[in-house]
Amino acid sequence: MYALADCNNFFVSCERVFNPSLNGKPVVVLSGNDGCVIARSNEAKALGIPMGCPAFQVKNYTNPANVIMLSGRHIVYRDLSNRIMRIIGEVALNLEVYSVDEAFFALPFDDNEQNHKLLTSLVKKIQQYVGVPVSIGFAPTRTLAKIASHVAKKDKNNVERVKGLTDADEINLVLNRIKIDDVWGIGRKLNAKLLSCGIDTAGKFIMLPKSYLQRIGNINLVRTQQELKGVDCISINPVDIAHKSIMNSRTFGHVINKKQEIADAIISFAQSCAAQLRQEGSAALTITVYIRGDHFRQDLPFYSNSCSVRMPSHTASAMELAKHALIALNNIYRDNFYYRKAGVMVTDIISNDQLQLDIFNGENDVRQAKLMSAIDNINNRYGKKQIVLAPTLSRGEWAPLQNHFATLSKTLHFYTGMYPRYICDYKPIVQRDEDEEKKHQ
DNA sequence: TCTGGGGTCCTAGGACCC
DNA sequence: TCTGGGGTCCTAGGACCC
Repeated sequence: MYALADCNNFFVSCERVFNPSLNGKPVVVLSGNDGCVIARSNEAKALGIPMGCPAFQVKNYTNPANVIMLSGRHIVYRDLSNRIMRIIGEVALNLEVYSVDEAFFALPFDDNEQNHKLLTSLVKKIQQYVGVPVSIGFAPTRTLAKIASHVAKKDKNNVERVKGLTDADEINLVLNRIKIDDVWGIGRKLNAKLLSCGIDTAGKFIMLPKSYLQRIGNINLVRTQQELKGVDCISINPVDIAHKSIMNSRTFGHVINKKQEIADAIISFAQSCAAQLRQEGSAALTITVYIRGDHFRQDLPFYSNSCSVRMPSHTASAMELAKHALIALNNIYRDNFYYRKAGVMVTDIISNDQLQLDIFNGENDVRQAKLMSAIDNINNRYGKKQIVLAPTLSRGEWAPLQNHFATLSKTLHFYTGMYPRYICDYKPIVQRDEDEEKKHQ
């Protein structure tokens, strides 16, 4: 039996932990650059504001003063997520953290009533200790557990926010009510294909012959159907498995046509990729840089390109990555265009214990590694970004807009104080504290 | 005026091998 | 008129997820 715990309106719920006055109000959290809506409170959903709605269109749904828009603070959300996952981990047999706000796990009892009881207390505990509402579904497969949690979340009469789908008749009943695009694994394109054939519910979908599924989709679609029929065949990679690619990219606050500005952004992205590689104890061989114009600006010529560079050896050095990123940028940068977004991706990643020194360049690799390790030590001890590559020293022209930060540092004390001691050995929440920042400067 | 960021997996087709 | 058979590896693009 699999369970899926899913946080309700996660980013908004996190903001409410720090600011209870947001409760009961329509609240949305915005993407980077304050671009579009990536989380909505129930009140915001009720206004009809869709997921992904551009921030400037929110006013089309209501009087703008009625909706509270917040810039996302993902470090804070990640910290709350860690606390929640840890609480789940106390009862879960095999915790699979699937995303920042979701986790699958196996249940300990053969008896479903016992499992139901356990999950009900888990929901309460997370609410009490972290303050984020969670819904939990459980069923024989992960795909069905997803549906069960969906049902738990939508059913306003279900105050426990736990739903088990364990009985075959009930599963069929529910599948006939579930819209096909609410099924995990059915996205926009497959939804359109299925709808055009009159397949609008999960119940109709499970009747389709395998040959048809293989024609319109791939093996994953066949697996999704199997899972809905109760056959367990989709697995999740453990979170601690090494990344195959690491990406860092941003939409700029405005269009940019100076090469140096773009280069500064690229160096910053490469530096972040390098830091993440080192944190994971790995190194990359290939670096890809992409730049693109603003596809919403009809008045400007559009240009978009990318370039991959294979480096002489695997590296996690910020300087090496930045150097090769700039080579890639030089290959694709064109004058007379305006750019709105850029990014750096590293691939061909291996862990340090598989690392082989480049036979021609080994000495340099060793020196780079030592230097980076020293920088990491200093930054860990004295605070992030104490030592950075010079071009990233100041906030670049390219930096995204973030005009909707909540200023809530005063609530921090209250927040940490409400934890039982055993949760409190977490590092303190990272908060934007403007007074502190000024002191630092 | 204003439209995000970060991942994974699968498949088809081309290049290349014998 | 007619032009083998079988394999691997790589890459780009497309689908999906949050």
